[in-house]
Amino acid sequence: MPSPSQALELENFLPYRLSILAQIVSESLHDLYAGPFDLTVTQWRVMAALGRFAPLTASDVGQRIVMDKVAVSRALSGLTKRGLVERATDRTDRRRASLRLSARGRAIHARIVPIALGYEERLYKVLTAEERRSFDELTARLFAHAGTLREAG
Amino acid sequence: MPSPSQALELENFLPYRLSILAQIVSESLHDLYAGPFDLTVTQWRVMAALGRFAPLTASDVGQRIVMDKVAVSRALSGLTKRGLVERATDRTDRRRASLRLSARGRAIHARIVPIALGYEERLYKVLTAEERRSFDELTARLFAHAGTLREAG
DNA sequence: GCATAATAGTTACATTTGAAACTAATTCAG
DNA sequence: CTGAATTAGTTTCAAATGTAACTATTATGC
Repeated sequence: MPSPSQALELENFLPYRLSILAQIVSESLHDLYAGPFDLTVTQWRVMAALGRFAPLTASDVGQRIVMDKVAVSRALSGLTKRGLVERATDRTDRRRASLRLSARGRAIHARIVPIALGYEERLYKVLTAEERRSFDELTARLFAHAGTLREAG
Repeated sequence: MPSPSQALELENFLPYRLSILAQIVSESLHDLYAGPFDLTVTQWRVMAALGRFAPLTASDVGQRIVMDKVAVSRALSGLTKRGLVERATDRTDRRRASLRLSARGRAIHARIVPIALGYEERLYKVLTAEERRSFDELTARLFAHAGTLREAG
């Protein structure tokens, strides 16, 4: 006889749980910096990438934060208008622009970093150090594997 | 002396990693059922909730899949137009409507469930059974804790 | 060199999404 | 009862997002 079709328990289904968890975490963090600094999630990620790896081109930023070039362009437009990011056209290839945080951008970045790390720390408090290491490693493997599955089709 | 401000390593920052992982997993799964069945992620989640717990009201669905009532209303509008969901107004409270999958809705649901479970299974292949249990438990705890932090403000 | 293709980034348009206002029905306070 | 408040769900309007087309510049094939 045919095997009974297994039930889909949405509440225990990995893609669903990951999605909900990521959403609540991302929104909680956004609540902490949106009020004082008026940044979108994308804008903050661009700043975080520049804060860590500048100078970068817009394409570099997109690769770092896994975001398409239109979204990056729009985030940068807002950030440069506010004077948080400086752009300098590359002399040898005038299509490219080299991006970095301005002094004001660095100041805001420096104030958000401890807020972000503090939130992460509070979140992680529910795990032991051992569990935390384990969770980090498992998410890294799932991430790499999900990418592989995707490429394979 | 003041403690040196710690660097934010975006690539190891939990909220960021969760967000990217959830996104790639959700999109990969959507790729599998969007082509054959032309459903949005929200529509599929509504169907999954009804497939498992019907009959439900629209509010019930929203609570189950953690989605606001406007999004649920729009997803249901599409699903009822396509005849995948049936709605029956509650006799004792005519504001409410009792929702369930139609025969066609159940047929599609029955075809997507194994696809979804199969994807989850392939994804989980990169973890041992032990690691998988561990990951499930850690995400459950993080989820509960993130909710608590959020309420606390 | 010159035409063609490719790349960096922006703009335009159409679709999706979210917040707030709205309709309809029910509950509650007095 | 009657009017105010609450609840279920939809509609409306503005903002965010994605896709495709576009500009400007550089690389490539012949």
